[in-house]
Amino acid sequence: MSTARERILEATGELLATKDALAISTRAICDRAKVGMPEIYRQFGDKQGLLTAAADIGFERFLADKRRNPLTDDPVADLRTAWDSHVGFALRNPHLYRLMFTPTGDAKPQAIHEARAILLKAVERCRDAGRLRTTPELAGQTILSANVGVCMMALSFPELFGDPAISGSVRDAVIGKITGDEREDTRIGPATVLAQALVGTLTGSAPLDGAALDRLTGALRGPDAPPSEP
Amino acid sequence: MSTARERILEATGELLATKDALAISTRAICDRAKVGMPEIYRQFGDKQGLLTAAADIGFERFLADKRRNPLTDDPVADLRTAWDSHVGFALRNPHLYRLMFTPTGDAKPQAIHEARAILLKAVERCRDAGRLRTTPELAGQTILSANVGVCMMALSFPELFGDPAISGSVRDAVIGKITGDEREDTRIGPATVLAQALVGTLTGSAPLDGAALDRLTGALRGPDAPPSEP
DNA sequence: CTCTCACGATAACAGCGCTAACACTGCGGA
DNA sequence: TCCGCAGTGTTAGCGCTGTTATCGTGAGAG
Repeated sequence: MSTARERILEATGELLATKDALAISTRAICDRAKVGMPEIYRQFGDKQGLLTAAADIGFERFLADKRRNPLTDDPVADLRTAWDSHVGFALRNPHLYRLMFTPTGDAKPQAIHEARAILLKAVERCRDAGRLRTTPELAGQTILSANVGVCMMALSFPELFGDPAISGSVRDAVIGKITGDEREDTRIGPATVLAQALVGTLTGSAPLDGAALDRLTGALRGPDAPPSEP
Repeated sequence: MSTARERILEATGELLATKDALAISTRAICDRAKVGMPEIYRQFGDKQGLLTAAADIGFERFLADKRRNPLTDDPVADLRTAWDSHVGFALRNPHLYRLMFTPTGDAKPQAIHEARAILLKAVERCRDAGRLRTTPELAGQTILSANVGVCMMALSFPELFGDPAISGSVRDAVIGKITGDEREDTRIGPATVLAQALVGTLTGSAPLDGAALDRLTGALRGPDAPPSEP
């Protein structure tokens, strides 16, 4: 038989799968956990404390999800899959996610520091690969803020903001800007690639090469310039 | 003497300035509004209904704030000032903002459609100026999602995410990506401007001009290439 | 005048978070 | 063996909450 604390947390997690945190009564938790009412307060002091503890083990699952993603040799691509895994977790556990990232009152889950640290490590891998344009701290905060925003809007207004394309759009904008790694954009196509190469040359990440420049101007003067938009 | 409904909404707004929506009791509202308890239910049916109505008049103030910003001849710059005004409102009215953008239950404020419409108009001005790289709908959803994310993180974790630089970082990333209008980046400087001009030419928003191309290549071959980063 | 209807006051209900008081268990030390 | 003790279950209760029923008022419409 498991301990009382574990049963309470388990019951809370199960109820969070279907109901909002505030719609869960302590009595319902105790019924499901086969525990007397005072047990909650002996273990967690407070309903708030119980919810914070539940948010913390939610973070653990969240980070376990992220750790399952194998690291490739492209740290920027890893950043993008981490983003998608974040969104997936939020959509799979809406109430738990809200509890984790929009806590009520002043008791914040402790584990967000750990989440921030993991994201920081992923960003530092980009920096070590020479693919970061700001400080890792600012990059991590930027990515996480935008990521949470996409999830919260998708959860709060699914009919208006549930479109997965929004996530991709914000993701590529933020990660692209921070790493300087613009994604292929079908509306612009080869032009973006050329511009990227140009920027790379100018910033010194690639040496200024006269032959390359000739090829560039040749391509510019060449055919099939995309038509202007109406 | 004002009507009962107005007094209730006013009292709710005043209490929202200091306390969270869930920490406000109907009795406290009625006391402050000099109204009997049943009046709330006669007017709004529910506490949820009252909060939704309060969120709606919050949206009205929010949009009035935005309308105060005069339109310049640079629609992209207008987009950025709208972003900053959004963040300012959130920081000035934290509890009201949470009520507006993370509603509990399934009663969503109606006025978010209006907010979306206004943002859509601002984005369409960019499109009409030839400065939009996606559909206005996706652009608006992208900007609003990221904007809300920055605010929610700043409100929920001020010590970790309260830095105003985060807002600027996300803002420039998202708006820059969507409008193709990269901001001056001190790490890259003139190179970005040149690359922008190049992209503009290629996408047809500016005619392909041989003389301009010559000037470009001249500038590229010219002096003061920024040093490579360590 | 009477009828109606919006508003005010009072009291009650069930449910909530939370606490006090007490009984029971198992376990190590004297 | 007995004791103390820490962890756990049981019951009852407090004050507060959202919500509703009931009744009374007073002003305007017919």
